[in-house]
Amino acid sequence: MKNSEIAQLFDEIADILEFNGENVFKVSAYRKAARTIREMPDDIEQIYKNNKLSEIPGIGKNIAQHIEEYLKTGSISKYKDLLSEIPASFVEMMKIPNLGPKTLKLLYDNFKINTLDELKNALETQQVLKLHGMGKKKIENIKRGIELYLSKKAAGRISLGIALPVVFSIVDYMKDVCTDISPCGSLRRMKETIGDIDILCTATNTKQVIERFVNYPGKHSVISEGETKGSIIVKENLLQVDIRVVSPDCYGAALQYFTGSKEHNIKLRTIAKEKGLKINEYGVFKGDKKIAGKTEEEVYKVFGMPFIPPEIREDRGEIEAALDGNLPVLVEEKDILGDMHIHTNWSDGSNTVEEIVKRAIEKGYKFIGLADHSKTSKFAGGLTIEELRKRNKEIDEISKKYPEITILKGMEVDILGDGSLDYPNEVLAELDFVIGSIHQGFKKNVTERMLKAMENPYLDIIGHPTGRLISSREGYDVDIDMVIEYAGKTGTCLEINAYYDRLDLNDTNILKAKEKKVIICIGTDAHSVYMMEYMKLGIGTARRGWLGKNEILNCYPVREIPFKRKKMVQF
DNA sequence: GCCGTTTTCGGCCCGACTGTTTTCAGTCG
Repeated sequence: MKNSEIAQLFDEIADILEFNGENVFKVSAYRKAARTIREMPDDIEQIYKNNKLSEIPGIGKNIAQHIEEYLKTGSISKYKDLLSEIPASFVEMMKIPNLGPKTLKLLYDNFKINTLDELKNALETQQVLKLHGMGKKKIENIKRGIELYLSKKAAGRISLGIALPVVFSIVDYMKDVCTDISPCGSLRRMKETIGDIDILCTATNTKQVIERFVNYPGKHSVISEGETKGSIIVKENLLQVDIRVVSPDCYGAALQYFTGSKEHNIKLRTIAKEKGLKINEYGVFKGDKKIAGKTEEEVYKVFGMPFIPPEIREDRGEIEAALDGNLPVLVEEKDILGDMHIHTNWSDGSNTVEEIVKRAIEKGYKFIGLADHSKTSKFAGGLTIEELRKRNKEIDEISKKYPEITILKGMEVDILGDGSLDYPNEVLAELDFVIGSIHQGFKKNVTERMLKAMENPYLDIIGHPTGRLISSREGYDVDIDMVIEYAGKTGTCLEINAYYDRLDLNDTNILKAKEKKVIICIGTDAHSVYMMEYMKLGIGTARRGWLGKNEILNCYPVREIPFKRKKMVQF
């Protein structure tokens, strides 16, 4: 699938056009096309072959030609031409905070800078101060931007699971001086990675809020400190945190505005304009009269829509669905009846079966799936057949002690090099369910092995189907679309792995799976009872993929779980 | 560059903060 390669090229074209001072709407046309192509669930090459490129919104004659050229030749001549006119490192320099295209152009025209080092040197000279619009503070800001860019580049976007505790801590620290407070932005939308954190609040004393915020004990530095808005960098991953104070009568409008996504809001503004209304962070206005703004529900209602859940505000059809009354009812935490992927201390987990069961009961689960590693994963304490039987015996005994919950005897079984599973079928038959996972040979025929494994009637779920680690690993060399397709055909479930650094499948994969009627299973891959809390991240991911409870295995009553062999299994 | 019940030209979302100015440009979200 070449979607992301093409998207990246369009983003870079947009950067260069912006540097060249091109029409801003041309620039945003390329950015819009990039985002659409990156996030759509379909293979761009397939769409091209079906001659349907022009049906994609935001893709017109020119951009369609660029796509065609890329698919045929592997490059885009316009991109090459643009690149030849500017120093190669400019694509990178465009990403530096506080340094926009105008200033970069000014510096380039006066200092002929070609590299990041030359940019840094130019900022140290006396001449730079003589340029129109350049002062000491501005230069300091750009220098800070370079530092920040370099350290962020080393860190990358951070996982939702790392950002969440930071935001909880800040909200807790701020709540005494605020009436209402909520995170917004990509964090509220539960994006799998977070660029920075946005917080919105209302308060009687605005000044006190900003003052308290810029003195947050975990702060690294203060970026800005205004009347209603403040920005800090926190020590944790050098994340930027922005806070905004608004009056209570526009809290809903502001929450809507700052939650985004940008694309969702632009669509909403366009609709507002068509209706002769104006929407901004203060409310919805008819002329000078404010007609909504106190709550988000009120804002959407003005446009004839029900409340749209933050997780699907991406301009991916949610606005049209809301207008038509077709919004899906998304899964909620209360719908989750169990967790299907937990490791005990029989393999590499740190808790006993009983400790896990007690925690699951506290969480209100009706069932729990224990899935230890299989024998080939020796590094992870994989169980021999004999150990597996001993473990199952222990589970049976504990089951009698806790009749209020059903403990499912499962295993996370390795998919071996030839696509077979790590235990013979007669052993798998002794289990209630089987997860099949790739743990070795990430580049070796992964797609074929997964497809073969799915043909096994004992394999119920494919675990972490892409194998990525957000912070450090690309994932398997796998054709995930083919896996999704075959999962649909064989009735195999695919896992949303809720471990914070995995979060595969992503929302694009899930939308595709939903279309193919694949049942999704959320598994936390917990190695301790503490990690069972990652379920939140799995739910957020499922919601981003528009899933309702009927499409999620964890929401079925235990006797109705759609395992392949469910009739054979006695719960 | 895209788009079309203002349809092949002329629009395209908009406000806060900063720094450099002295009324505004640049950047960001």
